[in-house]
Amino acid sequence: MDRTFTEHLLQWYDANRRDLPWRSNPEPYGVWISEIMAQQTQMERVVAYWRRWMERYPDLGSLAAASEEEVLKVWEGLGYYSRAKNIRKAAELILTDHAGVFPDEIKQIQALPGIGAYTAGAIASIAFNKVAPAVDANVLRVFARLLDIAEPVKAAKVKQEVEQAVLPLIPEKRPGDFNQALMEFGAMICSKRPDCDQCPMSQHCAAFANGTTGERPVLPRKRKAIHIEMATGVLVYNDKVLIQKRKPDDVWPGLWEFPGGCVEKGETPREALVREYMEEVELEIYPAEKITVVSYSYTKYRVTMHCYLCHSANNGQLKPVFNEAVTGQFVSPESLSSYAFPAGHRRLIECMLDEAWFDNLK
DNA sequence: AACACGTGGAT
DNA sequence: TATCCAAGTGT
Repeated sequence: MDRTFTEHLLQWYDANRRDLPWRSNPEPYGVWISEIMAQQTQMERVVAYWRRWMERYPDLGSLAAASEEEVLKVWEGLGYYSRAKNIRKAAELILTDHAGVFPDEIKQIQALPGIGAYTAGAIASIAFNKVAPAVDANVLRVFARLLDIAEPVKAAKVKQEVEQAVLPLIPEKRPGDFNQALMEFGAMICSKRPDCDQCPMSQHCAAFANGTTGERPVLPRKRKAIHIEMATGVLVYNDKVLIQKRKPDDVWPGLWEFPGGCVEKGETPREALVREYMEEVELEIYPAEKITVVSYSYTKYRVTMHCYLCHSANNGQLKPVFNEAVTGQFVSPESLSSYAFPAGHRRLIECMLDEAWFDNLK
């Protein structure tokens, strides 16, 4: 590998780069937001969220002034919600510790919450023109082929090796473009199924020369998915529905949901729901009609969620006690759109919007 | 080092 | 349909 590699790659990039909105003006705040959103997320999905975010929070000040509740709502649907919380925390830290100016030293950048080695290198190179590697999964895959690396690419040792290989290739004039070129090349040409016929870099590629392209990168073996059945209930009372806010240090911390839980062995979903309502909110309910079944997945779980319209078994005032949530409340159907829900519950809400009984609530 | 953390697109 | 996995970080 030598400097001709850099030239070839930048030539390819200049001719093929995607038109991403933050690229027209790579200032630190916008680049930072784009990089956090892009973590474990396909770039095409990021664009709409980024535009909405920048409209809502055009600068650090407006972001630091926002509540966590509000930020989670803007993030709703992107997943990995700690990213949104860390962005807000980091904004506060930049205001207090850096006089409101985004730090340009890589160590200071990486010290901010939610920013690791990759993101720090990406921001430093793209927004501040610093020569710093930004090794993401694309770059690891590309170099596993370029160097024909036979060890698992996720090993810390391989990542260091790749960082060392990348560093001398980064051009002083265009470090940010080079890092983005490497990632974009990995995403578009040197992807999971590489397009070696069209590859402008094959002359530099050891795996191509050795005929091992299909065996690189070496990946860890997969964990198997766990299937679970869940029951969820929409309790209607005085034309309002009960929602609760999930606890921190659990999945979906800070997001809202309808009460419910796992269907245990030997239980029907309806039985599980009655039990869960008693355990979670100390209310005696009965499930009426089945609204829908939502299938979704998160991390290693594949969930089948049975959803019921529920009523109270008692007359008179309902006083839920929130044993498994930070808080909760009865809210009007139309106000559901202002709370952040996990994707599965959001799909349940979408489904209810088509139902007459839901429409008839005041 | 290994696992948790979300979601939806691709195959 | 099932599985992979995408501009990773924190613990």
